[in-house]
Amino acid sequence: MTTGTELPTTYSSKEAESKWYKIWEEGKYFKPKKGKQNKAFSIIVPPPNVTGKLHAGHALDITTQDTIIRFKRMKGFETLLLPGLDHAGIATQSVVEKMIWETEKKNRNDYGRTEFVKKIWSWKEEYGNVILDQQRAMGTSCDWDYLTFTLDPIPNLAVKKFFVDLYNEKLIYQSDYIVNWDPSLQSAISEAEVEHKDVQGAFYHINYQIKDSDEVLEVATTRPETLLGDTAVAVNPNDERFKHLIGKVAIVPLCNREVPIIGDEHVDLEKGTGCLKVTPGHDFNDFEIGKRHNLPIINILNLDGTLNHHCLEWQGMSCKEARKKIAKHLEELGILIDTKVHMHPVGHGERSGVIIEPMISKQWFVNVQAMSKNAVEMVENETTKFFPKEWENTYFAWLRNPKDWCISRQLWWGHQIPVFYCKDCNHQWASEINESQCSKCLSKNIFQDPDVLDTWFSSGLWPLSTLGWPNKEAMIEKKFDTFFPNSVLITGFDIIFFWVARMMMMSLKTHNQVPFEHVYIHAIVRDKLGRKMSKSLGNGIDPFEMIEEYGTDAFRFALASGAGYNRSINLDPDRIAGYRNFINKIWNAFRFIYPHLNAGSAIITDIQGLDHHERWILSELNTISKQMNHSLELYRYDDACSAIYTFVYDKYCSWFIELSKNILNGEDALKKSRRISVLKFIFKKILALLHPITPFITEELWSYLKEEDEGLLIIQDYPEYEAAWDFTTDQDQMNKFIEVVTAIRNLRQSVNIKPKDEVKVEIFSDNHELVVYFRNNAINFQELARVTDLKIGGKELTRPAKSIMSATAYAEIFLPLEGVIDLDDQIKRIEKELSKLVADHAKVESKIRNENFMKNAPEEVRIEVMNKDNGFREKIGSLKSNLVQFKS
RNA sequence: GGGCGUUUAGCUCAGCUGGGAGAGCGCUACCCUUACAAGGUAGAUGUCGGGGGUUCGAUCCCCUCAACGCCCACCA
Repeated sequence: MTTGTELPTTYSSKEAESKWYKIWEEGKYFKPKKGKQNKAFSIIVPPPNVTGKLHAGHALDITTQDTIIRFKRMKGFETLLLPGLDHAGIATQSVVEKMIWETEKKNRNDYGRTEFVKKIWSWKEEYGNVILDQQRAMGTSCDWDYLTFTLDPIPNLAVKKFFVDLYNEKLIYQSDYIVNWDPSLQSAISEAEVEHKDVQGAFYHINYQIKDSDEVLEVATTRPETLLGDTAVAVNPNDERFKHLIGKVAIVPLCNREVPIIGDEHVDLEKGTGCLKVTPGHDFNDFEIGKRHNLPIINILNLDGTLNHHCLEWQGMSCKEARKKIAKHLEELGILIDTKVHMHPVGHGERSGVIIEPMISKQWFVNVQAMSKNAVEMVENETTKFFPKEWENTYFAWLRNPKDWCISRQLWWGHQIPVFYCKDCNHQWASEINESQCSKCLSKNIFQDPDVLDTWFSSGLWPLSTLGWPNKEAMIEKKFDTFFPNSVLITGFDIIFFWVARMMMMSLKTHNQVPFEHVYIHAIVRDKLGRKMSKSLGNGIDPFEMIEEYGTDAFRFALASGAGYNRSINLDPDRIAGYRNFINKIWNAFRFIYPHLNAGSAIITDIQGLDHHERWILSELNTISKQMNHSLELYRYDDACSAIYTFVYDKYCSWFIELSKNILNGEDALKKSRRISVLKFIFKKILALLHPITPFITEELWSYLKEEDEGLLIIQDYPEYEAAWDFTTDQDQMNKFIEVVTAIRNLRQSVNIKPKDEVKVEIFSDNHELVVYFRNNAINFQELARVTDLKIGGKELTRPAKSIMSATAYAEIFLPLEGVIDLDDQIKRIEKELSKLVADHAKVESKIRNENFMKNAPEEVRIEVMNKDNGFREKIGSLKSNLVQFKS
């Protein structure tokens, strides 16, 4: 590499980012390759919706996934990060419907199914890839050849195969059932897609006349309009108040329907009036009661949520409107005897936002009882492990009490249910191929079930279908056996049941294997005030803006530094700016080395020949390598970030670079070239350690530092702990040196000595080794604290008269001053420090005086406390005796 | 109603199996010192939510109270 050009003082991220992504991708660096581990490591990216735009949550997904993948790739695993796209049934269909309505004033029926689905496909081709480019901008090292769309032929085949197999096992069945009906989508939606929100409503107390009697039953309801569908009134069989009425007949107001009064344990004596109107067609509990008592079901709603022909004069009204009018009418009849305001939860469609109507309809269900049991077991026995472990509870909560899964949706965009009906012989069968005749009577007069499957039905098979299942050739081509099960699934806690649980169930069903070994659940990204990011609040952080302003690396580092075992990350752009500064710091550390690029290799040939500081930095590097490895294995990105951050700032830049200046500016060619080697060597290790988190700047700088025969950083070995690089004595001594330098700087500031002014310093210590060590480091005191005249000796020597002083546990530090010293100031400073020390010392002393402590505490703790005690005594002693001198 | 979680410096959060309270940002002072002002050096700030208990010793373990958040269930 040449060193001819000047480098600017700030790093510009943009050019490096587009340059390196292209090089990596075109050089096929993201493709799986066998490494020294001879093991595979795979992650599938949770497929974002085709309608989606990258948001902060995706950015966190990518950062955490790509960091682990890059880490494992460097460690020598055969890595695969597998990208995908989800067709997102409801979301996508709505977007296109809306667009067509806005531009052409047409709805989907104007087009017909085939044409409309074509429309969606072309929309997908045009807009669906935006998010993939955004993922690239984040630096994700996906093998794009694996890109799979949930409606691709193989996932379609997987869906059909799974469906048909379970259909034939009778685990998929069709049933008249009360479902969550979304009137705006005109489709059933699953339990999990319903969001309960508290809504202000009222308890309407209505009198139901009892037939052939003067008695009335006071019923309480929040939905008076549904009385048109009542087919019973229920009381608790143990309720003394109403027991005698069981078996009699009540008359439903308005429609004057005669219905039985039944006894059912479900009725709560305390709630409402203790009398319950039963509407099996429009309430989940009532539906169950109805089954128990064989009640008829009356559906009073149209598919769009308006009241139907059963509803007399209220036919055609919305529920809301009818509720008001019916209440008024009942009031006029004198049988509405009370209305109490009441907050109660009401189900809303997660996507549409409208009130969900429980309604009877024919739907397809999966019986998940056996599958869920299996899925629970595999987490209990830790075949699949959650990080952090607490999320198991959420997973268990769902799977230990599973409800059969409603999988049919009345939409057009999605996998059509592979069930066929014969119009002639009424035969029904499931098939993986597109049938053209009845499998029984051979009639051509057949049709396919018009419904499509829940999106999560195909997502649930994702770990299998993305690797080719069930197509044998595709499975070989995509190396199914190598990459299944996946190593880890990384996602947010909001889809533990939607997705994680379903993948577990489905993979266990088809392969009797878990789909992934680890599940890392990352936090939700919130704004800096801890609020969820939402369109309505307008507080969303747009990853693109962040990348634009601070660079991808800074953004990734900010996300990673917040990702550990926590539940939310409150992302403040100021923090990203802080890490942008960190990135820039690295850039400038490189600028320090830059002029010396040709002056020595980055290879350390002779460890024994290193000097003290070189051994020290190597040892510090070693500590950090160990921490980084450990933290990343456990998905503690936050720990990894703070470890490397501290190392770069506090160790490498503040001390090692500073301590290298005199050598680099000096005359000793041998020392110089060795120091340059070490500077480069450590810097290259820093780049490697950081690469998984901040891939771009590290690859960019690597290109300057790498040897001819070295490849790109993305495929270098990840730094590991090396026993031979541990130099604890050097670390120890260096810490003492840092302590003294800091004390000198502190003294300088206390009397306002300018940074460039030179000073004399005298150090007194009874520790002989330390005296020698400090003597040998005189040049470094000069370099780091501008000490031009350093005297070091034992404590028996007399202290300089006109001076200010400070003390560590091992040494007294004096700064003699020529001019007048403000003694009072110095006395105050020392007294302040002294009082703090005395207070801290008191705590230690009380321990030592405590017999029980000395008796019970483990030896190493006792030794530690004794050492501290000595340290305090020395320091306090030094300060006290000098305070006496100052005062005299 | 059931469950989970949070409460530590002005803000955002670390603190692993109990043994002298930490980081980043912000703040203060002094510095354009030849890698870096997106910087350097030094510094200030905490009854570790309240109360009780276990222990020689509790930010950490147990109990309890309080505030806040999330998830699940529930349209009488």
